[in-house]
Amino acid sequence: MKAFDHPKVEDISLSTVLSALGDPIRLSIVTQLTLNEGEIGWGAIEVAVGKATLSHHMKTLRNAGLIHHRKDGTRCFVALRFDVNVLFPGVLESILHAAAQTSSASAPIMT
Amino acid sequence: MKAFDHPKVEDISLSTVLSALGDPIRLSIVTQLTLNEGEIGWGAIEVAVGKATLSHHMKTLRNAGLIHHRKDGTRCFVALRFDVNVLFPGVLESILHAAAQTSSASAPIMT
DNA sequence: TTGTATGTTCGATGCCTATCGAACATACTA
DNA sequence: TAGTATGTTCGATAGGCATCGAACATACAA
Repeated sequence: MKAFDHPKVEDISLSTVLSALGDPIRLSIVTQLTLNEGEIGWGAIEVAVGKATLSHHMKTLRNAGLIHHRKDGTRCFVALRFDVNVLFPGVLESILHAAAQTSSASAPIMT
Repeated sequence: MKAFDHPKVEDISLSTVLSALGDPIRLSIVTQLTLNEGEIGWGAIEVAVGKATLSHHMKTLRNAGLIHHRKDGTRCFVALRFDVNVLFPGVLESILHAAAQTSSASAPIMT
């Protein structure tokens, strides 16, 4: 039951964060995390890819320092990390706000 | 002679913008544009790639809606587009602010 | 017209990434 | 113990992207 690797705050890079959020699927995942104050289980995440691909995207978000990944039994729970807010003030807030605006007018699944 | 294609404001996508800014070279270019209020000539852009690669990155930034690309004679001038500010308020500002903070110790400052 | 300067495009190369199915590991359950 | 549920990892595939040199296009200058 090895724990997941999470980067330290000082190792979080702006380019990596933006690159991670540049993918529509990952941006959608982070948006869904925002709607939940605390953690969210894997089963509650709506995404149109298989579990192997989802695991890959989770690893990308985790390595970028955007989420915290916790395992409990056979299930996984993820939550937003707010270290990015401290490192890059306003970046995550404005992106999530913009994503909420644009995704509310269009389809939940993006192209 | 032929002008460059620029996307309309309504065609600018958040994912594309973030993906474009996710590349360190392009983020550096946009940062250098911020330091200049108006336009900046190609020759004044400091980047460690060849002109073919630079042209490619410029096209990416242009297609993302981040810059305006103008040709004057044999030379090119680029400037930040502020449509992104209208579409996604705070996104560009916070990113550029964060980039200026983190790159202040490494990246050269324009005169 | 010839040459020069500035970018763009093309072709090729190599790397990275998104995706899936299948196999594996782990933890719970009957 | 055997079975089930939940993710991770592996192998493979396909596509995209960054990079370069070379060829091309355009505009200006001599």
